[in-house]
Amino acid sequence: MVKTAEHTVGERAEQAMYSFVDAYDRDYGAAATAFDLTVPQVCVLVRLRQPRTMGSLAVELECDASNITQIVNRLEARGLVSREEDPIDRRSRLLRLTREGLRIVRGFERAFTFARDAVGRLSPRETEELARLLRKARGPG
Amino acid sequence: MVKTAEHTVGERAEQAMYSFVDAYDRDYGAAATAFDLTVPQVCVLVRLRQPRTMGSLAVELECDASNITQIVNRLEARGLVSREEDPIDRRSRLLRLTREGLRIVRGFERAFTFARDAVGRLSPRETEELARLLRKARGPG
DNA sequence: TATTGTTATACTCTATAACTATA
DNA sequence: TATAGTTATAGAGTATAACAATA
Repeated sequence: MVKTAEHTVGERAEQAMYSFVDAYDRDYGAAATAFDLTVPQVCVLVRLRQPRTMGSLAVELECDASNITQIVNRLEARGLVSREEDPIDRRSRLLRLTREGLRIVRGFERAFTFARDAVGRLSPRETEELARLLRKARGPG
Repeated sequence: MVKTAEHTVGERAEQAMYSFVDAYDRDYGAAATAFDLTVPQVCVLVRLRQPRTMGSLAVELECDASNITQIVNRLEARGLVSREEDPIDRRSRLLRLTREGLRIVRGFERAFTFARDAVGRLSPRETEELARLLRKARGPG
């Protein structure tokens, strides 16, 4: 590994990754807070742009179904999400954004500017190259 | 913005960022869980490789001091961190990793392989370029 | 009087286990 | 009997406010 003055190239790259991920996550959290939402609540809401069941949310978010129940309870109490019975399988609940829920999701997406800003700081060529390198660095999986 | 078949370059780049950040965060969380630690606990422990006060931790982690108190209480109860009185300012507590705490931090750092693996998937030239683009994309701040 | 840290309180997330109602 | 979802419970993070000890 190529040594620079103090650090290896790999160490400097790892530091750059950490700094980028940290900035991304902070902006995401700040945008959620601006709408009085938690990050898990936003994760649910943005997925509900397409209606889904409790179970599919649990799979996608890789968390327990009882967890989803609690998060959706709070979103429903705030009038952002509705539960419908599925007439085909009456055990199942189909979740939808309410009009207000959609408004909040759109507001969040406007408020979360980090990724757009990042693209804005790069030339089109650099943007393509960053996307390629991120995908290669992330690897399969 | 240049259009491809379905998405703009910017949208594809934003998707690549999201996917990278998500993979980074998951691996970080999984490494913490492997040592029966939460992410906030790890954030405290890794900073304590250099001894610090409660207050400086609160500033660095941008959270309330009472929050730090609770996290440190749990780490101290597990014997991973010690509180010392500062003889100069007796209001202040100097926190240190115990021997066991240091062992856990090292174990975590070995278990958190995502950033190292990412570097391993790139050539040295690509690694340098990724670091440069991440820093430029992140911007000042 | 200001600062460092703690305690008390309340809300949220998360996981496990036990439960209901369907299938 | 198995599946979708809920309820009960407990540990942990987070923020605010009130507090103690010290400066």
